[in-house]
Formats: sequence, C-alpha cells, structure tokens
Amino acid sequence: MAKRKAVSIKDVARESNASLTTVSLVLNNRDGRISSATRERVLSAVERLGYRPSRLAQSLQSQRSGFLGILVPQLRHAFADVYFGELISAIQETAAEHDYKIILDVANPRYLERNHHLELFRRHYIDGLLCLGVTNNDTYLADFGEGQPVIVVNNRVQDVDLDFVQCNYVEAGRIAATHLCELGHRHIGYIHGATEVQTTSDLRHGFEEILQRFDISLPPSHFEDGLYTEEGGADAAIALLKRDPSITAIFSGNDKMAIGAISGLKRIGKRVPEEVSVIGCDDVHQSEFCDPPLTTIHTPIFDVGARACTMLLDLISSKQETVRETKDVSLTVRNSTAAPQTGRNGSPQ
Amino acid sequence: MAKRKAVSIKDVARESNASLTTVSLVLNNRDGRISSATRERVLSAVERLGYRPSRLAQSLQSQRSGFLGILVPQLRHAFADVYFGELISAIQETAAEHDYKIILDVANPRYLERNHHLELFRRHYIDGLLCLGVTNNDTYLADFGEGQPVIVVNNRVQDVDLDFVQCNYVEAGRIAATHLCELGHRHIGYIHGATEVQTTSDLRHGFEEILQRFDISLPPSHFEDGLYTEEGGADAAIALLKRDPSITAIFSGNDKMAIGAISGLKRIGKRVPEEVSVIGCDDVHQSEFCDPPLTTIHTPIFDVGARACTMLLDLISSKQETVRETKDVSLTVRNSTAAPQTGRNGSPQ
DNA sequence: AGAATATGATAAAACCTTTTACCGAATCGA
DNA sequence: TCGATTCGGTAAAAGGTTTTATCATATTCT
Repeated sequence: MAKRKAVSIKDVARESNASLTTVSLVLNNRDGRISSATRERVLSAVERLGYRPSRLAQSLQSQRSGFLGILVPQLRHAFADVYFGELISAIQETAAEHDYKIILDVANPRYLERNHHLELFRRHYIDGLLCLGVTNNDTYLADFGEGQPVIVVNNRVQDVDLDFVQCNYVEAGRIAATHLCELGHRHIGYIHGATEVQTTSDLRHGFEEILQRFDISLPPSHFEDGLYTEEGGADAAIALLKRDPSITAIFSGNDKMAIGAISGLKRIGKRVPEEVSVIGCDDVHQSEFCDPPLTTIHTPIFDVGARACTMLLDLISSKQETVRETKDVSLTVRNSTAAPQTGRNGSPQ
Repeated sequence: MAKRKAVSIKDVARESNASLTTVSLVLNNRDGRISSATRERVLSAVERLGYRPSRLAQSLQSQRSGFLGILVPQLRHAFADVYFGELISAIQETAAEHDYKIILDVANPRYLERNHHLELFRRHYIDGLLCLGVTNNDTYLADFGEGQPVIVVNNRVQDVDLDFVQCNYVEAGRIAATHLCELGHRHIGYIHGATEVQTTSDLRHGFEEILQRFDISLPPSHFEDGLYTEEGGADAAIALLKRDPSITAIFSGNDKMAIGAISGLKRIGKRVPEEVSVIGCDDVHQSEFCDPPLTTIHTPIFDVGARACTMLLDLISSKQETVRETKDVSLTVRNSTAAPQTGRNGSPQ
C-alpha cells in the first residue's frame, strides 16, 4: 500500500530552492531576517506540498511534549463517573485553549508497581500532571519531584507536600449541618465515603463542628460507609434507619450516595423528605432529576478543574512556584429536605 | 533550579564502556549478539544511572506515536456523560493492556475548521482514532484516508465508508416495541434523540416495523425530540401527554431522556408505570437507581468500546483490513413498564 | 577607498533512538 | 595454513526539527 512517506521540511527546502534552515525560520517567524521574496517562495512550497511539521521531531528538539496527563484511580469504570467526567471536561477544554492535549491514565496497582507514573515524566510523555480522586493512601505521589509539575485536583494529600486546587469541604460540612439543624433535625445520620480521602475528613469536621454548636451528638452508630456508590448509599441508608428509626435526616458525602440513599429509603417505605430528609454534596447534574430533586452542597467542580489546569500550565512555564487554592461552596435547596414531622411517626422526643 | 539533564543512552554507553549501539541492542534484546559479560555491564550502568529511553526519540525513529485518539463531539460537558464515559473507560483499559495511551480531543467547530483532526495523523500525534457520538452531519470524517486507521464507535455514518463497531439498534427498537405491545399498549409515544445520528433512525425503524406488525399507528404527533438530555426528556414527555392524553407508554431513545421523562411525568401527576409506562435504551448504571427502576434495552456499551479498541489495534498492525461489527442487545425488565390500566382513566378505545 | 556594519541565507550541531552495514578477531573445516 | 564462518562489537545513517555560529554580499560611514 506504499503509504507514501510524509513530506518533511527537507522536501520543502528542495521544492523552494531554499535551505532547511530558511524554511524553519520562515515557518516560525524568527524575526525579519528573511526577505519577503524567499518567504513567499517557501510558503507557496509549503502550501503546494501540504507540509506540516512533525510534532515528534519538534518535541524531541524542544523537550516539550505538549501533553498534560490526567491520572485517575482505578474504580468501576472511572470515566463513567460524572464527577470525574466534569473535571475532565473542564481540564480538556482549558488545555485545548492553550494548545495542549490531554492523555489519560488509570493508576491501577500494576501501573504503579511498574512505576508507569514516573515514566510519564522521565520518558517525556507529559509536561505536567493532574491527579484526580487521590487518597491519603496514594503514597506514590511522593515520588514526584523537581521539574515534574503535579497538581492534586479537588483534594489534598495529608503527608505529601503537593500543590492542589480544591473546594472548601470543611465549609461544605458546616453548611449542610446548619441547614439540617435549622430545619429542626436532631437525629441525624451520616453516610460517608472512603475515609482515606482527605476531603471526606474535611467534610466531617465541618459537619461535626456545627452539630456540637447545636449540642447534637453524633454517635458512631449514626455513621455508615456508602462506598461513594449508589448501591452503597442505598444500603447505608437502610442500615442507619434499621439501627436507629428515630433518624429524620441523612447527610451524604456525595450526591451519588445521596441518590442511592433516597432509593433505599423508598424501598423500606420511608417518604423523602416527609419522613427522612436527605442532603448530598457535589451538585452533579442529575441531582436535579431524581425524585425528589436533591438538596445538596454546590461545589464548583468545573471551575476547579479549569483552574487546576490553568495553574498547571503556569507551573510548567514557571509563572508560578506553588499552587494552593480553595474554592467557595454554597447551598442548593431543592426538595429532598424539610422540617422533621413532629409527633406520631416515631421521633421519640 | 538547574533541572539536571535527563540521562541519555550516551551516558549509559560512557558509564559502561560500551558503544551506543551495544546499549541499544542489550536493551531491546536483539538476538544473542551481545556477550553476557557486556550485557551485565550495560544493565548495571542502566540501573545505576536510572536510565529510561526517551519515548520521543523512539517514536521519531519508529514513526509510531504509541497513542490512540478519542474524538468526541462538543456537548455540554462531553465527558460528564456516562454513556461516553463508559466507552472511554473500556477503550482506555483495552489500550493500556497493549501499552498504548489515550489522547482526548473534542471536535468543536474551531477544531474542525483548523483541520486539527487531520493534524492528528499528519503530525504524528496518534496511530489510530476512535470517533464517539458521530452523526451523519460529521462530513469531516470523509477526510480520513489511506494509512489513517479510524473506527466509528457504536454508530455508523451514512455516506462515508468507515469502519465501525456498533450495537444492533434496529433490533433494540424491535425488542422495545414488542415488549410494549405484548403488555397491551396501543397508544405509544416516542421520544427520540438527534435525528442526524444513524442509530436514532435504526432504532426507529426497528420500532415501527413491530408496531406495523401489531397494526398500531404512530402518528407524527406521537414523536417528540428529547435532545438526548434529561431536561429534554422531561419536556418531551409532558408535551406528548398534553397533546394526546390517551398515551399509555413511552419509548425513549436513551436512558437519560427516559429518566427525564419519568421525572416530567411525575411533575404532571402521572404515575409510572400505573398510568404511563416508560422504556429506555442503553441500560446505564443509574437506570437501576431511579424511581421506578427503569425497564430498558441493555446495550453492551463497554464491550463495544473494548472491541472497537482491539479492532483499531488490529487495523494499525495490519492484522485486519476492515472492521464491521454489530453486537446483540437484550431486554432488561425493571419496574417502569406494566400493562395499561383498562377502563376509567381515559384510554378511549 | 577601506573599514565597519547590515542583510540574507546556510552548514552544522543538538535533541535521542534504532537499525544497517561493516570490521576485526577467533574459530572451524579441509 | 588458507578461506569461510561465527562472534562481539561499533561507526554511521536515518528519523525531522530548531538553533547557533558562520559566511558571503551589499550597504554605510569616515
């Protein structure tokens, strides 16, 4: 199939009776050194031959790949998660605006064991890396060093001194707690996600801070792990209400689990929000379309992704030395929360 | 910050008192030419220096980038769509198994206008391309040619002769229609997605084929565009029932719109499935967690993505000349469909 | 007019591999 | 012992660009 060889700068040089160097200078507008006559000659040859410089050769020479990496953890189907998807959309869009392309990697055990994360830089795959969904267990993050720009997106890592852009999850916890308390709830369940995620703790700290202020106790029996999945959320909600039927409100660490929780509550015949209020966290798109529409903490995920990408580019071009940003969150009230029913239905006071 | 220069094969050669060539031969196991003594010497030097070959130089030399491209259309936040996400997960996983990496591009108008899709190959960004979410309007697909392996994923393009891997949407339409008809529905609404998508027509053809067999008419007033979004699905369902209150079942072109439709129906006080049945298509993960859980056509999206990726690799390595595959689909019955209520509530017979 | 400076273009080095072709030394067969 | 192999290894080319240093030629200054 004689896949005819790609045209190179040499071909252009020959075609235009100019030297290799001249062609390069013209193409890169290296100051007016070249006469407009030769410039035209070169340009027309480029046009005629349909020449486009090889990005491989360019990268080799410039020692810049023009790629940004996105590293996500190994989950069921990581990319089918709207939370990650939203971040990736934001990152891709921002990167494209700056003529960078995105490459996608999944940090599974095999990957890490083979040090593929280090190869990303050492073998010049990428110029910078964005890490999504990291946990405090991800010790490999400590492997990155000098000249390897890395930003942790919407999280932090406890023991590793890495740059990050995140939402204020402590505040998110406070807002959620305040909302429930002010509605009058006193028996509250808490569905959390993986505890090794830093923002999971942040959220809980903020939440408990406010509960204490309202003098409400949150016994261990009111906590349940929802695994950050719908199924987990459903199971957790059911477990919580079985263990303590007086619970009138549930805070879920993310919307996914909250939606699962609503589905679980319905399954055991509890009406939302009449009998049990549910509040989530994230404000993903579909929260508007579950039944009832979910009250949740709005976190500016898209902005965080875009900002992280911009900052990464600044790190790469040495416009920044270090990045540490925390974005504000807010309450989005829909219909899954209400004041608790007084009297009859349980609620032993 | 003296970012100390990366160690190159030259450094290894010097360190191990061998020639450049020898080092390369050892590293690539080019037949037993090298004595085990030198081999050891080289290997230990590699170890000591922490040498890793530059993939840029390798790619330049081999004329293979080691990347696969994924091109998605411009949508709200394309990657935050579980359907695309599932495909991307499958592709990424398969590619990684074969030591390929994935790069992500969004085909927005600016991108296409600048012919960035062609640059992908011409500038050696990628060795092969997977196109997601294409429509019959995407004429740029015709630009790809010889030596540019491209596969359309879970779709086809009417006028362009491109390789594809897809689900059998004609059959999906048939199955959905059969299900509704056998339940006894006679007044059926149809929420469709973008008509410029080939599978949209396939689905409809299959659906109408069965309705004719059951001698049921589907007047234009029973069609509504749901824009492939939740909002669109909700609006469409409401419009359909306002226009013809005798409708007892709705088929939706994807689950997203179906979930929206359920939410819309509830909003106007219609119970699902007692008053109106809803059946979707795709079987996305969350269909299990809406209320009621959605009856839908299961399409093996993940398999399609994985298969498309495998086939693309075969095209690249010339193990295949052409790819045309259609995967089976099946019915997943949950609780959003039921027999129509007889008598009282409308249903003029 | 002779020296100094612009101007326009180019040869060569550098970026880092892999592969091809070749070379000297040792081994082997006759 | 001569010619043919095998063995172990290397120099050089190729892959395609950018950048640096250099070289002619033309122009300007004194």
